Amino acid sequence: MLGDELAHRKAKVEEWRSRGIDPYGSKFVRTHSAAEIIDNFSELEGEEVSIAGRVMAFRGHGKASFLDIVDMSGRIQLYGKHDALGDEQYELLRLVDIGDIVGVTGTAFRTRRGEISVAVSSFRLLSKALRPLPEKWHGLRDVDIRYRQRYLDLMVNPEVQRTFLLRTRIISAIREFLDSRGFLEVETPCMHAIAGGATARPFITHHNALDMELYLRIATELHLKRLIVGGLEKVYELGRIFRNEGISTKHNPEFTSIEVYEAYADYYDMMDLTEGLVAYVAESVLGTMAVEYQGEKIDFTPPWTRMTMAEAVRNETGIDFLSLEQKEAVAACRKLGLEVPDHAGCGLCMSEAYEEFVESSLIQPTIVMDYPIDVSPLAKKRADNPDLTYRFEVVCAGRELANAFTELNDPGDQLERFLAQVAQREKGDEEAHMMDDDFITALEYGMPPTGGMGLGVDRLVMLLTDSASIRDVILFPLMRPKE
RNA sequence: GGGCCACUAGCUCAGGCGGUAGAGCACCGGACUUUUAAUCCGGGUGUCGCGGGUUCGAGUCCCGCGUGGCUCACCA
Repeated sequence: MLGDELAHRKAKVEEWRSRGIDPYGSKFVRTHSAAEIIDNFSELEGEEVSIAGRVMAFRGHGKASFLDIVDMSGRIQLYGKHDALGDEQYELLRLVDIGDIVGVTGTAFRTRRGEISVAVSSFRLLSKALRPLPEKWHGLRDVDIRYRQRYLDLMVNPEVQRTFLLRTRIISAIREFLDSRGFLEVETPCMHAIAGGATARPFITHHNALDMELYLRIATELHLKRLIVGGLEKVYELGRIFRNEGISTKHNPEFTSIEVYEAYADYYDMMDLTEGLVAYVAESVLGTMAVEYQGEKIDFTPPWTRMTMAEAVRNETGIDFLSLEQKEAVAACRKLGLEVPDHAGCGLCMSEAYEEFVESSLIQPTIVMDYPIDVSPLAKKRADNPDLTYRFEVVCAGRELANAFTELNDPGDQLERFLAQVAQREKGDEEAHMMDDDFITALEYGMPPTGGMGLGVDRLVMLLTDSASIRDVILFPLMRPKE
C-alpha cells in the first residue's frame, strides 16, 4: 500500500542522512540539457557534461545500472557502473528511486545499442521523492487527479506539456502581432465598483478599509474605452476575466480574454484584424493555418466567410425575421419551438433562432454580422436599420470565438441603452448591465469613432491544440475541493 | 439544476447470475557490468468513493450522499 511505500522512502531519506548527505540538495550547475546533448552529440561525444533531472526509469544490472532522467527539454539515459564510480558512489546510485531528482556529471557516449547516454562519473541527489510516480506507459488518465494535481499530469503526460507550451507561444504570438502594429498593452483594474462590459453575473468581494462591495471584472471593455477617450488610440489588454456562471467544457469561472480597441476604425477593420491575428498566431505557432479540431478540418486562412445574422438565420430556417412585424416574429419563433416573451422584438427573435439553429452548425471560422440592438447594448446602431448594430461575432467549431463592434460613442444613446438594461435588471435579469454614470461622463468628453474586439484566448488555445475541454488548456482549472 | 455514466492496489485496468478480491507496471527480497516496456527467481501490498438497506452471504442488488466525466438547460 502507499503507506508502506512512503515509509520505505522516508527510511531512505534517513539512510542518505546517515551517510552525511542531505537528500534535498542545493544548486547544481548544468552545462547542457538532455536535448542539447542528443542534438549536438557529434561535437559532445567523449566530452564531460553536467545535467540534472527527474529519474523516470531505473534498470539495474548488478554492477551496472541504467537510469532515464527527464528535464524540460526531454529524456536522456544515464549509465552508471561500479568500476567508474567506486563502492560508495555506486551503492548510493542504487539507493536512488524513480521520481528522485539527481544532478550528474559524466561523459557523453553512445551505447552498444546506439542510444546516446551519459556515463556517470559523479552524481548528487538533489531531491528525494517520497511518493511513487504514476504508471510509466499508461501515464495518468484519471482527469480528476490530472486537474487537481497538474504537476503529476505534466510529469508523466508529454502531450500535456506540449499543450501548455503551445499556450505560452500563442500568447506570445498575440502580443507580437499587436505590438508590431502599434497597439499599446495596458492593465486596467480587476476589481470594479460597477461590473460592466458584458452580460454576466459577477463575483462579489469586499474591501475592508473602504467598507464597500467590489466586483471582479466580467470584461475589460469599459476601461479600455475610457483610455480611447483619453487619447491612447490603439490599446489592448490580455488578462483574466471572472464570471460567476456555470462550469462546462467551454466555460471556466476565470478565463483569459484579449480585448483590442482602435480609434478611427470600425467593425470592418476589426474583421480584418481578427482574421489577421488568428491567422498569424496559427501560422507562427503551428506553421499552418489549417488545423484539425476533434476530427474536423478547420482552415483559418483569411478571408473568412462573412454573412449577416439575418442571412444565416434565413438560410437555416427559411424565415426572414427582419421583414416580419413584431407579432409575426414572436409567432414564428414559437412555431420553431422557442420560448420568447410577448414583447420580444424582431431582433431578439432572430438572435434566439440564430443561437438555437445556426451557431452550432458553423464549423469553419465565420463572421456573423449585424447583431440586433436588443442584445448589443454597447455597439453602435446601424444607420440604415436602427434595430441592428455594427457588431459581429466570429464563430468556429460551433462556438463563439470573438465578439466585436463599431463602438457606441454617442453618450445619449449609451445612456438610453443603460437605462433599458437597468429596466431589464429590475425585472430580475441578474445579467443585465448596471448603470455606469462614470462611463457616460467619459463619453460626454467625446470618444472618437472606434472599433473594438474581444477574443476568448482559452478557446483559441483549445482550437489550436485540439483540446476538447477548456480544462485541458488551463493549468489549474477550478475544482470543487475534495471532501 | 435535469439525465446518463464512472469511482476496485501507488498507476492503468479486469472482476458472468450475489459465494473467501485479480493482472500488468510500480513496490519489496534475491541474481545479473551495454540495458531500454531489461531479464530471471520469490512476494499481493486492498476501508472495492462514503453511509445505510436487502440477504445466511454484497465489489456485484436497492436507497441516499460525495467527486468527476459526458450531455441538456442556463450562460457569451
